[in-house]
Amino acid sequence: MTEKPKDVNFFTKAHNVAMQIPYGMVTSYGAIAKYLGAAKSARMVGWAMNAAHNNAAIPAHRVVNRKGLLTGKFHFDGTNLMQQLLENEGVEVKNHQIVDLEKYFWNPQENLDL
DNA sequence: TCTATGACTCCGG
DNA sequence: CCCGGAGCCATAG
Repeated sequence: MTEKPKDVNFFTKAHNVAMQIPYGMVTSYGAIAKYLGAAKSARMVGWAMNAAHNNAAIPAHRVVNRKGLLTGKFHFDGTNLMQQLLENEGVEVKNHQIVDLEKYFWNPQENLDL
């Protein structure tokens, strides 16, 4: 139990948003962080995804940085696993980077009705 | 308690 | 878009 009984709010919300990412769509850490009200804490979203490793219900592979680059691929089991997962969902990925990011981008603030 | 680090983002050049 | 630098905040040691 590495988690503390206090302040799991940020992670919980981050997990909640990540879980709501629709199939074949992707979003950025900053978008999630902004939705959480902590646009400056985009890094924490990444941390939350790290914790999400323990939660298979959280598609962390659908979360990329603002450039559409699969920055988290390194933390996955394999090197290209993350890319394979996205391609499997119909997202065109090239060299660990999403081709038409805007096309697959999913904004939580517009879709989750803040 | 303090220091270092990081799945990021923004800003100026 | 690329490059370098700064800001941010939680976790680990």
